[in-house]
Order: sequence, then structure tokens, then C-alpha cells
Amino acid sequence: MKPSIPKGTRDFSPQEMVRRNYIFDTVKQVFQLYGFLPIETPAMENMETLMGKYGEEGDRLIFKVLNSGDFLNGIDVNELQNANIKQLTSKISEKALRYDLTVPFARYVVQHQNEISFPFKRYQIQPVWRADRPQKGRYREFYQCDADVIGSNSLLNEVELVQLIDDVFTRLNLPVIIKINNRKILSGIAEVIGEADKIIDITVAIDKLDKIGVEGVNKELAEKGVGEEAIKKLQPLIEFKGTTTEKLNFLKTLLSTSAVGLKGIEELEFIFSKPSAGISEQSTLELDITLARGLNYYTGAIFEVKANAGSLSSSICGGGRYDDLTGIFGLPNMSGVGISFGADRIYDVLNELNLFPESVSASTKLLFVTFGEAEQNYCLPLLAKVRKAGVNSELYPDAKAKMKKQMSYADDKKIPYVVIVGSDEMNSGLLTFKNMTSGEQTKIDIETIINSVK
RNA sequence: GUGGCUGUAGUUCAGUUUGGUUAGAGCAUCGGUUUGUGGUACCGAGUGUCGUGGGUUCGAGUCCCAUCAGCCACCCCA
Repeated sequence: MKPSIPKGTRDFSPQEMVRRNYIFDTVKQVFQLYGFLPIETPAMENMETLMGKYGEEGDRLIFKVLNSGDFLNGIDVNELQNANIKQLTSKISEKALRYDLTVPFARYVVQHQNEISFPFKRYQIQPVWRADRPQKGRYREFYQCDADVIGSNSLLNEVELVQLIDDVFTRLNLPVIIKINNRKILSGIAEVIGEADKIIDITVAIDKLDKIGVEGVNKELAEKGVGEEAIKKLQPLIEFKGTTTEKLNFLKTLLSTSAVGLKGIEELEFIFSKPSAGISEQSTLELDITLARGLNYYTGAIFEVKANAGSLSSSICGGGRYDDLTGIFGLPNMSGVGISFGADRIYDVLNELNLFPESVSASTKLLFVTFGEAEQNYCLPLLAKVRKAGVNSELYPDAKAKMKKQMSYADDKKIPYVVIVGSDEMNSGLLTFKNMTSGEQTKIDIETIINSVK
């Protein structure tokens, strides 16, 4: 059998893991800096926890887990043949792999509401799974790094999240463009053009503007049954260009008859008025009226971040405010706002742009090379001493291995120093100490070695 | 769910156009030159059901059909 792994999944070798940890560590540090606390939730959730939260497309992409044991128990042949997939699925599968971290978090909050003091700021870094067709920047198993504040309506949370995003990407040295919009504005627009019930179709179409252009958007709108008149009304909005202030003023006129729309504008004005605290020079903050985001549960601000360099055009971070995610689980009036970093996509971008720092490794510094068991025994206490001094070190384990083999091992592992021990060294107590970068070697005692390696 | 491209050694690929003897190369791995010296040198070694199944043919890695897998794009998304 030829070994392989499922489509869309990957192994991570040491070099990749070191780099991935660099991303996770950076994100985690910033999360903690902003006062978020960690939680974890199980890989699997009950099916009904997940279904229906992500739209129709989302349901299709949820990985279902087959019931254990005789999963066909109680299913008759007719049912199998008539194949109402949805109904059948619910009978043979009660669990599913989590699709994101936000919905499990909402479930967690409801379930643990009595232990939590609100507002609750949590972060969560775990893999999620989607039964999507893999392609560039898209995997079936990938890590999300989420930070959410729940139980607070304050728009200051939105402001903080923008700064947090900026902080993370500044630390990663990655120039990004942070786009903001507000679902209320999109609702207002749908309302004003008289197609309030088509809000989802309209936002999805508008979202594709920079990809398929004005004509493409209009075509899609028409296909979805949006009236000609309504599409016409939409044009000035789609084509509008200007500064943030200009955009907001323009929207105020356009949405003057929509209470929701005006509320959305007010919220955005607040957010844009605050971060005088500062976005770093390498990041751009932009109000993008066409930003929509597919997830159904967003109700207020929405965020999306794209790398300002490199070939990956999809978003590397996204989020928004949801007013009633916990309502479905029985806890109403609990507003939350959060963002999610896509670690794997960030990795791809940093990798392409060569932005990983050179020295992100904590590997072995010193290797003991010996000629046999006697030498190994002589080295063991020395090894313990070196480790006690806090130096990452190891002893080549196979006593019969040739020197060449041991030296190659050090070289492959990029171990900077080697200590060679044979009978001479054991007799004199002066060990051969070799600097693998310069090739120089000297005979010194173990204390001197520790001091020069530290 | 829709469309396009690609499957040959551990890996990256050549060979497919125009069917013809024993299917090659780089890298990696292992061994040796050197029983106490790596990264540079030289010598040597090994591995393939040519993705799978069927068909055409005297003969198929090469042509045809099916199937599976991977990649890319759409949809959607981190």
C-alpha cells in the first residue's frame, strides 16, 4: 500500500512547524496583550449545533461523522433508495467536524453562561474542517485563530479589533489592507432600492465587484430576480469612489430614508473616528461599501483583511459583529464581535514573500560525537551538565556509527557546535570542540565549552 | 456541485508528437575513497505493476475508452 493522506490535508515537517509556530506565537501574544483568554472546544460538535448556521452552501461543506456501530440500524431499504439525503444524513450521522470557531464558541457561551462574567473576551486557536474542493490557499483542514468579545455592545470593541489586526500584521511585517463595512448599511441599501428581501443575493453579488466588474454584478443581480429599477438605483453606489468621509456623506444622502442604514453609518463613523491611536504605516484601513461576506450571522460591522503583496487574492483574516448567535441556543440579547486569522493562508503569503525571520529555531546547539560505548558513557554526565546549564544538546545515540555519519548528522541538523570525544580526550579531560560554521577546533574542558556556547 | 490540466523511482521531471530491443536524468538516500572529522570532490549502489481496469495492435509508458487520484479555476470561503 502506498501511504497517503486525505485530499486537502497536509503533513508539517520540522521547518514548517517552526514557521507555523512563529505565526501562532505572534497571534497568541497579541491576543493576550489585548486581554483575551484561551478556550478550546472539541473537534466534533453535535450535528444540529452546526447545521443551518452558515447558509445552504455551508451545510454542504460540513464534514459529517458516521455514527458508530451499526449506523444503518432502523433504516429500511425504501428509505435508502428514495434517498432524501438530508433526512437520511440526520439519521446515520449525529456528529460533525467543526466548520469554524465562532458557532462552537456561541454554543460554549450559552452552555457555560453561569461561569462567565461578561463581557467575555476569548481567543481560540484550533483547526477547522471544510469539505470544499481544495485549491490554492484553500485546504480541507486549516487553523483559525479567533478572538471574540461577547456580551458587550460597545463599538470600542470594533476599534480594538482593528488595532489588534494591525498589531499582528505589523509584527509579522506583512503589509495588509483592512476593509470595513457594516451589514446595516447593506440592509439599508436593499431597503432603499425596494428589494429588502433579496438582501443576501444583493450582498453576495456586490461583493464580487472587483472580480467580475459592474456589468457582471448587474447581470448576477438580474439573474437573482432583482428588479431593473432597483439595479438602476444601485449604480451610483457601486460606482462611487472617494475618501472615507466622502463615502459616508454620500451614504447619508442615499440612505436618508432608512433607519437601519443610518444606524450603520453612525456605527462606522464612530469606528473611523477613534483609531487616531493609530494604524501602522504599512497597513491600510479602508471603508469598502462592496464588502459583504457570506456568513449569515453577521449583523453589524464586518471586516476582511487581504495581503497587500503576493499572489494570494483571498482573505487572510475576517470577522464581524453578530447580534444573536447565542439566541439559537437559548440565550438572546447577547451581542458579540470577533475576528479570525487564517494561519495557513498567512503562512503561504509569508512564505512567498520570504518574510519568515531567519532564526526562528530553537534546535540543538551542541552535539557529542563519540567512537563507542566507553566514550558515550564518559559523555553522559557531561551532557547532563551542559543541559543543566540550559544549552540544547544531544549525544549521537548509535555507538558504532562512523564519524562521517555523525558529522553529517550535525551538519544536516544545522547544529553549530560539536564535541568530539575519543580516548585522548578521555585521558586528558580536554575535549575536542569544533565550530561547525568556521571549521575551527580547539581542545578545551567542558566548563569552557559551556561558557563559549551559552 | 460545474469546468480545465496533470498522473513515469523517495522526490522533481525527461521519454508520449511519429507505438518498436533492457524506461532514463538531477536531487535525496545508502556505501566507499578516508577503521578520528560535516558542509565542496571522486567512485559505486538500490528502487518503478509508467495511477488503475479494459480495448486496438505482431508489439502500448506512447493510441482509444472507462475509472480513480492530484492540481488549478468557478461557487463559496480563512
